[in-house]
Amino acid sequence: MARVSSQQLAGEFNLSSTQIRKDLAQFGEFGVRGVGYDVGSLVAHLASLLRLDLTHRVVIVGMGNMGTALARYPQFNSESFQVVAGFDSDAAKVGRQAGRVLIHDLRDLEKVVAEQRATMAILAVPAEAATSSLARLEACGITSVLNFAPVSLPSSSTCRVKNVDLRIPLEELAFFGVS
Amino acid sequence: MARVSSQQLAGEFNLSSTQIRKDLAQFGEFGVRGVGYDVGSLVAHLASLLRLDLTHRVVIVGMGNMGTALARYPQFNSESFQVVAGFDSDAAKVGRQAGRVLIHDLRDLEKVVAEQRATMAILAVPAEAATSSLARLEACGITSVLNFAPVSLPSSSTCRVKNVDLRIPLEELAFFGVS
DNA sequence: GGGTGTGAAACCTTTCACAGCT
DNA sequence: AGCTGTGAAAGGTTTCACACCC
Repeated sequence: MARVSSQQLAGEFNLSSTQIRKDLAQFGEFGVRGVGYDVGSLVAHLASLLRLDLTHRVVIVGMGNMGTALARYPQFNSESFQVVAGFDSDAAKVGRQAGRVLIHDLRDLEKVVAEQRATMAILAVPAEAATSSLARLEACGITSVLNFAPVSLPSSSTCRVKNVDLRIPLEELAFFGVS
Repeated sequence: MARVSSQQLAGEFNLSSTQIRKDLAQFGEFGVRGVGYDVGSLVAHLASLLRLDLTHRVVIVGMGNMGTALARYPQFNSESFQVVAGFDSDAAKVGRQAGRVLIHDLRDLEKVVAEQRATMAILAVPAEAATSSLARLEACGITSVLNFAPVSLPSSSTCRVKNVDLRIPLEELAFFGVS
Protein backbone atom coordinates (compact mmCIF):
# COMPACT_ATOMS: atom_id res chain seq x y z
CA MET A 1 0.00 0.00 0.00
CA ALA A 2 1.87 3.04 -1.32
CA ARG A 3 1.87 6.06 0.95
CA VAL A 4 2.81 9.72 0.63
CA SER A 5 3.28 12.42 3.26
CA SER A 6 2.30 16.06 3.07
CA GLN A 7 6.03 16.91 3.17
CA GLN A 8 6.75 14.83 0.09
CA LEU A 9 3.87 16.45 -1.77
CA ALA A 10 5.01 19.88 -0.60
CA GLY A 11 8.50 19.25 -1.96
CA GLU A 12 7.05 18.16 -5.27
CA PHE A 13 4.93 21.28 -5.76
CA ASN A 14 7.04 23.89 -3.96
CA LEU A 15 4.42 24.45 -1.28
CA SER A 16 4.44 24.12 2.48
CA SER A 17 3.32 20.87 4.09
CA THR A 18 0.75 22.77 6.16
CA GLN A 19 -0.74 24.13 2.98
CA ILE A 20 -1.14 20.64 1.56
CA ARG A 21 -2.78 19.35 4.74
CA LYS A 22 -5.14 22.32 5.10
CA ASP A 23 -6.25 22.05 1.49
CA LEU A 24 -6.84 18.29 1.60
CA ALA A 25 -8.64 18.56 4.93
CA GLN A 26 -11.24 20.80 3.25
CA PHE A 27 -12.68 17.71 1.59
CA GLY A 28 -12.57 15.28 4.49
CA GLU A 29 -10.01 13.33 6.49
CA PHE A 30 -8.17 11.59 3.69
CA GLY A 31 -5.00 10.93 5.69
CA VAL A 32 -4.06 8.73 8.61
CA ARG A 33 -2.27 10.39 11.55
CA GLY A 34 1.29 9.23 11.98
CA VAL A 35 1.20 7.48 8.61
CA GLY A 36 0.35 9.82 5.74
CA TYR A 37 -1.98 9.52 2.78
CA ASP A 38 -2.66 6.30 0.88
CA VAL A 39 -1.81 7.18 -2.72
CA GLY A 40 -4.54 5.06 -4.28
CA SER A 41 -7.38 6.38 -2.17
CA LEU A 42 -6.06 9.96 -2.41
CA VAL A 43 -6.03 9.79 -6.21
CA ALA A 44 -9.51 8.25 -6.20
CA HIS A 45 -10.90 10.92 -3.86
CA LEU A 46 -9.39 13.78 -5.84
CA ALA A 47 -10.39 12.33 -9.21
CA SER A 48 -13.95 12.00 -7.95
CA LEU A 49 -13.96 15.55 -6.56
CA LEU A 50 -12.61 16.98 -9.83
CA ARG A 51 -14.96 14.80 -11.88
CA LEU A 52 -12.03 13.12 -13.55
CA ASP A 53 -13.22 9.64 -12.58
CA LEU A 54 -15.36 9.36 -15.68
CA THR A 55 -14.29 9.93 -19.28
CA HIS A 56 -15.45 13.17 -20.86
CA ARG A 57 -16.21 12.93 -24.56
CA VAL A 58 -14.81 15.87 -26.55
CA VAL A 59 -15.25 17.12 -30.11
CA ILE A 60 -12.93 19.58 -31.87
CA VAL A 61 -14.41 22.21 -34.19
CA GLY A 62 -11.89 23.50 -36.73
CA MET A 63 -9.21 21.06 -37.85
CA GLY A 64 -6.56 23.52 -38.95
CA ASN A 65 -3.10 23.31 -37.45
CA MET A 66 -4.33 24.08 -33.94
CA GLY A 67 -7.23 21.63 -34.05
CA THR A 68 -5.02 18.90 -35.48
CA ALA A 69 -2.34 19.51 -32.86
CA LEU A 70 -4.94 19.26 -30.10
CA ALA A 71 -6.44 16.07 -31.59
CA ARG A 72 -3.00 14.50 -31.27
CA TYR A 73 -2.19 16.05 -27.89
CA PRO A 74 -1.61 13.03 -25.64
CA GLN A 75 -3.19 14.66 -22.58
CA PHE A 76 -6.48 15.09 -24.46
CA ASN A 77 -6.66 11.34 -25.06
CA SER A 78 -6.27 10.00 -21.55
CA GLU A 79 -8.30 8.40 -18.78
CA SER A 80 -10.43 11.48 -18.24
CA PHE A 81 -10.78 12.87 -21.75
CA GLN A 82 -11.30 11.37 -25.16
CA VAL A 83 -11.48 13.25 -28.45
CA VAL A 84 -14.28 11.48 -30.33
CA ALA A 85 -14.62 13.62 -33.47
CA GLY A 86 -13.22 16.55 -35.42
CA PHE A 87 -15.11 18.95 -37.70
CA ASP A 88 -14.08 21.19 -40.58
CA SER A 89 -15.86 23.03 -43.35
CA ASP A 90 -13.06 22.23 -45.84
CA ALA A 91 -14.27 19.25 -47.89
CA ALA A 92 -10.66 18.25 -48.64
CA LYS A 93 -10.13 17.43 -44.95
CA VAL A 94 -13.36 15.49 -44.41
CA GLY A 95 -12.81 11.76 -44.07
CA ARG A 96 -9.16 12.10 -43.07
CA GLN A 97 -7.78 11.20 -39.67
CA ALA A 98 -5.82 13.42 -37.29
CA GLY A 99 -4.20 10.96 -34.94
CA ARG A 100 -7.09 8.64 -34.09
CA VAL A 101 -9.68 11.33 -34.70
CA LEU A 102 -11.90 11.19 -37.80
CA ILE A 103 -12.66 14.52 -39.45
CA HIS A 104 -16.36 15.11 -40.23
CA ASP A 105 -18.11 17.72 -42.32
CA LEU A 106 -19.06 20.68 -40.16
CA ARG A 107 -22.63 20.35 -41.50
CA ASP A 108 -22.95 17.05 -39.60
CA LEU A 109 -22.02 18.61 -36.26
CA GLU A 110 -25.41 18.13 -34.59
CA LYS A 111 -25.77 14.55 -35.80
CA VAL A 112 -22.29 13.40 -34.80
CA VAL A 113 -22.35 15.13 -31.40
CA ALA A 114 -25.57 13.27 -30.60
CA GLU A 115 -24.28 9.91 -31.90
CA GLN A 116 -21.03 10.24 -29.98
CA ARG A 117 -22.75 11.54 -26.83
CA ALA A 118 -20.14 14.32 -26.59
CA THR A 119 -20.51 16.89 -23.80
CA MET A 120 -17.39 19.02 -24.28
CA ALA A 121 -15.99 20.87 -27.28
CA ILE A 122 -12.77 22.58 -28.28
CA LEU A 123 -13.12 25.59 -30.59
CA ALA A 124 -10.13 26.03 -32.90
CA VAL A 125 -11.67 28.02 -35.72
CA PRO A 126 -10.71 31.49 -37.07
CA ALA A 127 -11.99 34.45 -35.08
CA GLU A 128 -14.80 35.23 -37.51
CA ALA A 129 -16.29 31.71 -37.27
CA ALA A 130 -16.15 31.46 -33.48
CA THR A 131 -19.50 33.00 -32.47
CA SER A 132 -21.64 31.02 -34.89
CA SER A 133 -19.83 27.76 -34.06
CA LEU A 134 -20.43 28.35 -30.37
CA ALA A 135 -24.14 28.92 -30.98
CA ARG A 136 -24.43 25.58 -32.77
CA LEU A 137 -22.54 23.77 -30.02
CA GLU A 138 -24.80 25.26 -27.36
CA ALA A 139 -27.88 24.30 -29.33
CA CYS A 140 -26.89 20.65 -29.57
CA GLY A 141 -26.29 20.16 -25.88
CA ILE A 142 -22.56 20.77 -25.39
CA THR A 143 -22.10 22.04 -21.83
CA SER A 144 -18.41 23.03 -21.80
CA VAL A 145 -16.30 24.74 -24.47
CA LEU A 146 -12.57 25.42 -24.50
CA ASN A 147 -12.06 28.32 -26.91
CA PHE A 148 -8.72 28.82 -28.69
CA ALA A 149 -10.07 31.32 -31.21
CA PRO A 150 -8.54 34.77 -30.64
CA VAL A 151 -11.79 36.32 -29.40
CA SER A 152 -13.28 36.23 -25.92
CA LEU A 153 -16.62 34.38 -25.96
CA PRO A 154 -19.21 34.61 -23.17
CA SER A 155 -20.55 31.74 -21.06
CA SER A 156 -24.28 31.14 -20.91
CA SER A 157 -26.52 29.38 -18.43
CA THR A 158 -26.38 26.14 -20.42
CA CYS A 159 -22.78 26.26 -21.61
CA ARG A 160 -19.60 27.27 -19.80
CA VAL A 161 -16.89 28.75 -22.02
CA LYS A 162 -13.23 28.97 -21.05
CA ASN A 163 -11.18 31.27 -23.25
CA VAL A 164 -7.54 30.34 -23.77
CA ASP A 165 -5.39 33.37 -24.56
CA LEU A 166 -1.87 32.21 -25.31
CA ARG A 167 -0.61 35.78 -25.32
CA ILE A 168 -0.95 35.92 -21.55
CA PRO A 169 1.84 33.42 -20.69
CA LEU A 170 4.03 35.07 -23.33
CA GLU A 171 3.45 38.48 -21.70
CA GLU A 172 4.25 37.01 -18.31
CA LEU A 173 7.57 35.84 -19.69
CA ALA A 174 8.28 39.28 -21.14
CA PHE A 175 7.61 40.81 -17.72
CA PHE A 176 9.41 38.33 -15.47
CA GLY A 177 12.06 37.30 -17.97
CA VAL A 178 15.74 37.64 -17.16
CA SER A 179 16.88 41.16 -18.01
CA MET B 1 -7.76 63.45 -25.12
CA ALA B 2 -9.61 60.20 -24.44
CA ARG B 3 -10.30 59.46 -20.81
CA VAL B 4 -11.50 56.49 -18.82
CA SER B 5 -12.70 56.19 -15.21
CA SER B 6 -12.01 53.39 -12.75
CA GLN B 7 -15.74 52.61 -12.85
CA GLN B 8 -15.68 52.07 -16.61
CA LEU B 9 -12.67 49.78 -16.33
CA ALA B 10 -14.31 47.94 -13.44
CA GLY B 11 -17.40 47.29 -15.53
CA GLU B 12 -15.26 45.99 -18.35
CA PHE B 13 -13.38 43.46 -16.22
CA ASN B 14 -16.03 42.59 -13.60
CA LEU B 15 -14.00 44.13 -10.77
CA SER B 16 -14.71 46.90 -8.28
CA SER B 17 -13.63 50.45 -9.06
CA THR B 18 -11.65 50.55 -5.80
CA GLN B 19 -9.72 47.49 -6.91
CA ILE B 20 -8.75 49.19 -10.15
CA ARG B 21 -7.63 52.35 -8.37
CA LYS B 22 -5.65 50.52 -5.68
CA ASP B 23 -3.89 48.39 -8.26
CA LEU B 24 -2.99 51.29 -10.56
CA ALA B 25 -1.88 53.43 -7.60
CA GLN B 26 0.79 50.80 -6.83
CA PHE B 27 2.77 52.06 -9.77
CA GLY B 28 2.34 55.80 -9.31
CA GLU B 29 -0.37 58.42 -9.67
CA PHE B 30 -1.49 57.76 -13.23
CA GLY B 31 -4.89 59.37 -12.85
CA VAL B 32 -6.15 62.91 -12.35
CA ARG B 33 -8.55 63.53 -9.46
CA GLY B 34 -11.99 64.55 -10.55
CA VAL B 35 -11.20 63.58 -14.13
CA GLY B 36 -10.05 59.98 -14.55
CA TYR B 37 -7.20 58.33 -16.45
CA ASP B 38 -5.88 59.51 -19.80
CA VAL B 39 -6.12 56.42 -22.01
CA GLY B 40 -2.96 57.12 -23.99
CA SER B 41 -0.70 57.71 -21.01
CA LEU B 42 -2.26 54.80 -19.09
CA VAL B 43 -1.55 52.41 -21.96
CA ALA B 44 1.99 53.77 -22.26
CA HIS B 45 2.66 53.43 -18.54
CA LEU B 46 1.31 49.88 -18.38
CA ALA B 47 3.10 48.79 -21.56
CA SER B 48 6.34 50.11 -20.15
CA LEU B 49 5.78 48.38 -16.80
CA LEU B 50 4.98 45.07 -18.48
CA ARG B 51 7.88 45.49 -20.92
CA LEU B 52 5.48 45.45 -23.83
CA ASP B 53 6.77 48.78 -25.17
CA LEU B 54 9.51 47.10 -27.16
CA THR B 55 9.14 44.21 -29.62
CA HIS B 56 10.33 40.85 -28.34
CA ARG B 57 11.87 38.65 -31.02
CA VAL B 58 10.67 35.05 -30.80
CA VAL B 59 11.74 31.78 -32.45
CA ILE B 60 9.64 28.60 -32.58
CA VAL B 61 11.35 25.24 -32.19
CA GLY B 62 9.33 22.39 -33.68
CA MET B 63 7.16 23.27 -36.68
CA GLY B 64 4.61 20.48 -36.41
CA ASN B 65 0.93 21.36 -36.19
CA MET B 66 1.33 23.21 -32.90
CA GLY B 67 4.39 25.19 -33.99
CA THR B 68 2.75 26.10 -37.29
CA ALA B 69 -0.46 27.15 -35.56
CA LEU B 70 1.51 29.39 -33.18
CA ALA B 71 3.55 30.90 -36.05
CA ARG B 72 0.25 31.99 -37.58
CA TYR B 73 -1.37 33.00 -34.29
CA PRO B 74 -2.15 36.71 -34.79
CA GLN B 75 -1.39 37.64 -31.19
CA PHE B 76 2.17 36.35 -31.55
CA ASN B 77 2.79 38.76 -34.42
CA SER B 78 1.78 42.04 -32.88
CA GLU B 79 3.33 45.23 -31.49
CA SER B 80 5.03 43.45 -28.63
CA PHE B 81 5.99 40.14 -30.16
CA GLN B 82 7.33 39.04 -33.51
CA VAL B 83 8.04 35.48 -34.60
CA VAL B 84 11.32 35.77 -36.53
CA ALA B 85 12.14 32.12 -37.32
CA GLY B 86 10.92 28.52 -37.07
CA PHE B 87 13.05 25.39 -36.73
CA ASP B 88 12.47 21.74 -37.53
CA SER B 89 14.64 18.66 -37.92
CA ASP B 90 12.49 17.41 -40.84
CA ALA B 91 14.36 18.35 -44.03
CA ALA B 92 11.08 18.31 -45.98
CA LYS B 93 9.85 21.33 -44.00
CA VAL B 94 13.05 23.39 -44.20
CA GLY B 95 12.75 26.35 -46.56
CA ARG B 96 8.95 26.47 -46.38
CA GLN B 97 6.96 29.27 -44.82
CA ALA B 98 4.37 29.05 -42.06
CA GLY B 99 2.50 32.31 -42.32
CA ARG B 100 5.33 34.83 -42.64
CA VAL B 101 7.77 32.63 -40.76
CA LEU B 102 10.59 30.87 -42.61
CA ILE B 103 11.41 27.33 -41.41
CA HIS B 104 15.13 26.68 -40.82
CA ASP B 105 17.04 23.48 -40.21
CA LEU B 106 17.27 22.78 -36.50
CA ARG B 107 21.05 22.43 -36.91
CA ASP B 108 21.24 26.16 -37.69
CA LEU B 109 19.50 27.14 -34.43
CA GLU B 110 22.48 28.88 -32.83
CA LYS B 111 23.40 30.76 -36.01
CA VAL B 112 19.89 32.02 -36.79
CA VAL B 113 19.10 32.98 -33.18
CA ALA B 114 22.22 35.15 -33.15
CA GLU B 115 21.51 36.68 -36.58
CA GLN B 116 17.92 37.44 -35.66
CA ARG B 117 18.83 38.69 -32.17
CA ALA B 118 16.00 36.58 -30.72
CA THR B 119 15.55 36.54 -26.94
CA MET B 120 12.44 34.40 -26.52
CA ALA B 121 11.57 30.92 -27.77
CA ILE B 122 8.49 28.73 -28.05
CA LEU B 123 9.06 24.99 -27.65
CA ALA B 124 6.59 22.90 -29.64
CA VAL B 125 8.54 19.66 -30.03
CA PRO B 126 7.60 16.12 -28.90
CA ALA B 127 8.18 15.33 -25.23
CA GLU B 128 11.36 13.36 -25.87
CA ALA B 129 13.05 16.25 -27.72
CA ALA B 130 12.14 18.94 -25.19
CA THR B 131 15.05 18.73 -22.72
CA SER B 132 17.82 18.77 -25.33
CA SER B 133 16.14 21.59 -27.27
CA LEU B 134 15.90 23.65 -24.10
CA ALA B 135 19.61 23.11 -23.37
CA ARG B 136 20.55 24.44 -26.79
CA LEU B 137 18.26 27.45 -26.43
CA GLU B 138 19.77 28.30 -23.05
CA ALA B 139 23.28 27.95 -24.45
CA CYS B 140 22.67 30.41 -27.26
CA GLY B 141 21.34 33.18 -25.04
CA ILE B 142 17.56 32.75 -25.10
CA THR B 143 16.26 34.14 -21.78
CA SER B 144 12.58 33.11 -21.88
CA VAL B 145 10.95 29.92 -23.12
CA LEU B 146 7.25 29.10 -23.48
CA ASN B 147 7.02 25.30 -23.40
CA PHE B 148 4.10 23.49 -25.07
CA ALA B 149 5.74 20.06 -24.94
CA PRO B 150 3.84 17.74 -22.56
CA VAL B 151 6.62 17.66 -19.96
CA SER B 152 7.36 20.16 -17.21
CA LEU B 153 10.76 21.78 -17.75
CA PRO B 154 12.67 23.67 -15.05
CA SER B 155 13.77 27.31 -15.15
CA SER B 156 17.43 28.13 -14.63
CA SER B 157 19.23 31.28 -13.53
CA THR B 158 19.79 32.36 -17.16
CA CYS B 159 16.52 31.18 -18.67
CA ARG B 160 12.97 31.36 -17.39
CA VAL B 161 10.66 28.58 -18.59
CA LYS B 162 6.88 28.79 -18.53
CA ASN B 163 5.16 25.45 -19.01
CA VAL B 164 1.78 25.52 -20.77
CA ASP B 165 -0.38 22.55 -19.79
CA LEU B 166 -3.56 22.64 -21.86
CA ARG B 167 -5.06 19.86 -19.76
CA ILE B 168 -5.53 22.30 -16.89
CA PRO B 169 -8.23 24.49 -18.49
CA LEU B 170 -9.94 21.32 -19.75
CA GLU B 171 -9.98 19.91 -16.22
CA GLU B 172 -11.36 23.19 -14.91
CA LEU B 173 -14.22 22.86 -17.38
CA ALA B 174 -14.86 19.27 -16.29
CA PHE B 175 -15.04 20.44 -12.68
CA PHE B 176 -17.09 23.63 -13.07
CA GLY B 177 -19.06 22.55 -16.10
CA VAL B 178 -22.84 22.50 -16.07
CA SER B 179 -24.05 19.24 -14.57
C1' DG C 1 8.94 8.78 16.48
C1' DG C 2 6.36 10.47 12.81
C1' DG C 3 2.65 12.65 10.52
C1' DT C 4 -2.20 14.39 10.28
C1' DG C 5 -5.83 17.78 11.56
C1' DT C 6 -6.80 22.26 13.47
C1' DG C 7 -7.42 26.55 16.52
C1' DA C 8 -4.85 30.83 16.90
C1' DA C 9 -1.69 34.20 15.13
C1' DA C 10 0.35 36.49 11.40
C1' DC C 11 -0.01 38.04 7.04
C1' DC C 12 -2.09 39.68 2.88
C1' DT C 13 -6.01 41.48 0.02
C1' DT C 14 -10.32 43.68 -0.64
C1' DT C 15 -13.76 46.91 0.66
C1' DC C 16 -15.23 51.06 2.89
C1' DA C 17 -15.25 55.85 3.65
C1' DC C 18 -13.62 60.07 2.79
C1' DA C 19 -10.00 63.78 2.06
C1' DG C 20 -8.34 66.32 -1.71
C1' DC C 21 -7.90 67.80 -6.43
C1' DT C 22 -10.10 69.51 -11.00
C1' DA D 1 -20.23 67.80 -8.81
C1' DG D 2 -17.06 64.07 -10.10
C1' DC D 3 -13.27 61.06 -9.63
C1' DT D 4 -8.71 59.69 -7.76
C1' DG D 5 -5.72 58.22 -3.93
C1' DT D 6 -5.47 56.23 0.59
C1' DG D 7 -5.83 55.19 5.77
C1' DA D 8 -8.72 52.16 8.35
C1' DA D 9 -11.83 48.22 8.73
C1' DA D 10 -13.25 43.87 7.12
C1' DG D 11 -12.43 39.67 5.11
C1' DG D 12 -9.66 35.89 3.61
C1' DT D 13 -5.43 32.95 3.36
C1' DT D 14 -1.10 31.12 5.06
C1' DT D 15 1.85 29.88 8.77
C1' DC D 16 2.59 28.41 13.43
C1' DA D 17 2.15 25.37 17.19
C1' DC D 18 0.52 21.53 19.13
C1' DA D 19 -3.11 17.97 20.35
C1' DC D 20 -4.01 13.57 18.78
C1' DC D 21 -3.51 9.23 16.57
C1' DC D 22 -0.73 5.24 14.37
